[in-house]
Amino acid sequence: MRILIIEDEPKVASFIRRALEEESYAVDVCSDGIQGRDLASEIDYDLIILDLMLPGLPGIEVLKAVRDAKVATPILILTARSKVDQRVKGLDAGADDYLTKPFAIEELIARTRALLRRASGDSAGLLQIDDLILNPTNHEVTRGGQRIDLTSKEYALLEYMMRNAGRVLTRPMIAEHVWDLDFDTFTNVIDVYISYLRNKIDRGYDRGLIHTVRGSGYTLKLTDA
Amino acid sequence: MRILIIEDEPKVASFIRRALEEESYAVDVCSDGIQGRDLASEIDYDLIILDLMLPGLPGIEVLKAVRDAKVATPILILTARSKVDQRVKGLDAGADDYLTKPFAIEELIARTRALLRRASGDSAGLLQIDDLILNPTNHEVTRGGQRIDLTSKEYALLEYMMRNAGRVLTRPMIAEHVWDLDFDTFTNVIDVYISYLRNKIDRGYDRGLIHTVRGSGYTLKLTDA
DNA sequence: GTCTTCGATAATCAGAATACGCATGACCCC
DNA sequence: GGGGTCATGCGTATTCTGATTATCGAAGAC
Repeated sequence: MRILIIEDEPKVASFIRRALEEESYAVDVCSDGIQGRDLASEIDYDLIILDLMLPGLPGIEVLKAVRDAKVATPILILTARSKVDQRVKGLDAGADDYLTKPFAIEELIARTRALLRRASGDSAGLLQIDDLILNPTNHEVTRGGQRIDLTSKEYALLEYMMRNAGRVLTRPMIAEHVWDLDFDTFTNVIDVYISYLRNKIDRGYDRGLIHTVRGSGYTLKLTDA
Repeated sequence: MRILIIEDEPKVASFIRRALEEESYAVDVCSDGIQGRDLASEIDYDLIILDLMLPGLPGIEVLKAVRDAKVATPILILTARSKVDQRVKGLDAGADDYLTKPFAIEELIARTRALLRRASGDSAGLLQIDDLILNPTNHEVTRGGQRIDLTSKEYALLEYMMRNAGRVLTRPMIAEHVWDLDFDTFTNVIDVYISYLRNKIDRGYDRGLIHTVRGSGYTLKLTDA
């Protein structure tokens, strides 16, 4: 799986790169639009992540050029939160999904997975622990067949925990993955969200799945009544 | 396991500190080069994390001074992404690894573990002595397959002892590595925690693993019933 | 060479102090 | 109004303290 990142802010680019590399994707980065357009046309990437704010050639032009060249590779665009119209234009011009800055890295990884999966016509990839099932493609969560509604933060948190089930996840780890790039608050948001999740997922079941590891963090697993 | 962070940005320093503390490491922070150099020479740390951009004394000089003082402690340097030459100089001057800012905190933790592991000559993830097994990724401890619950101090103490199994660990050594800088010496906390550990780990087994070395300290090993 | 004594060191225990996690409700912003 | 965030206070697990009891080992007595 090979991914191209077209992004001029080095900070953001390297952050994304590292995250994707940890997921075992091969990653290329380029920082200007013209080079990006050329790379995208020459090399058969599985996914392109494109920042719309670019020097050289505007991202939207890169997008059009790539689609004009009949490249069908899925494209995920990054936009500033405010630029709604840009986003719309992007989707119109052939982008497959978008993400507004600042975004949680986990969110980006999730969407990356979804796009790659969609592209390869596959649809499996369910996450399951005990009778708790999470479907990343449609963000559906069930326990014992019962549907559970989660807000998007709750969902992101749960997906992260399920992908790392059994490991002890420290608060900084969770913050880094589920909250924003520049998360550095010393509040108890994470505790609060764990509590929300417990209410929705573990309440009423004799065997809880979310466990506190006092002094360290949290972990998701079976056993340990 | 005791780690020194030499970093002048309070935000970064405290973020790293928290993350490492949640991993049960004892952490000291200092914010200028000169003090850092002195601490590094005086105290026997297991790892030093050194920012190359420092007030007082440039990080690279700290590094050289520490190595000149024949301190073999692994050193992880932090550099700005752009400063490639700085990085190279750092490795030349005796650093063991580097990380470019900004970095994912997990990355830092992973490298920390890797360095500590490398230093202790071990290579797997699990620590094992006789039928006592400690798994650092999920903080799980078992003896003879039986799970053992430990508090985080107990865990930290045991991990330190297992990483130094066979060696006689003096009380000051244990205090330095498992407790923090401002350790109020000459209480018997350590004895107390050894006692707690014995209750949880050795009680009921004919062959105890924790041994007292009268007049010196404690050691963890097989044999010598 | 063995036994006893005695000071020094270590182990244990119970209670005090502290830190931690959690629930709850206020706040804010879209 | 709903989702997301933050602050407060409470109950409790954990950590620490200090006193008490147990153990060790060297030195002297027999």
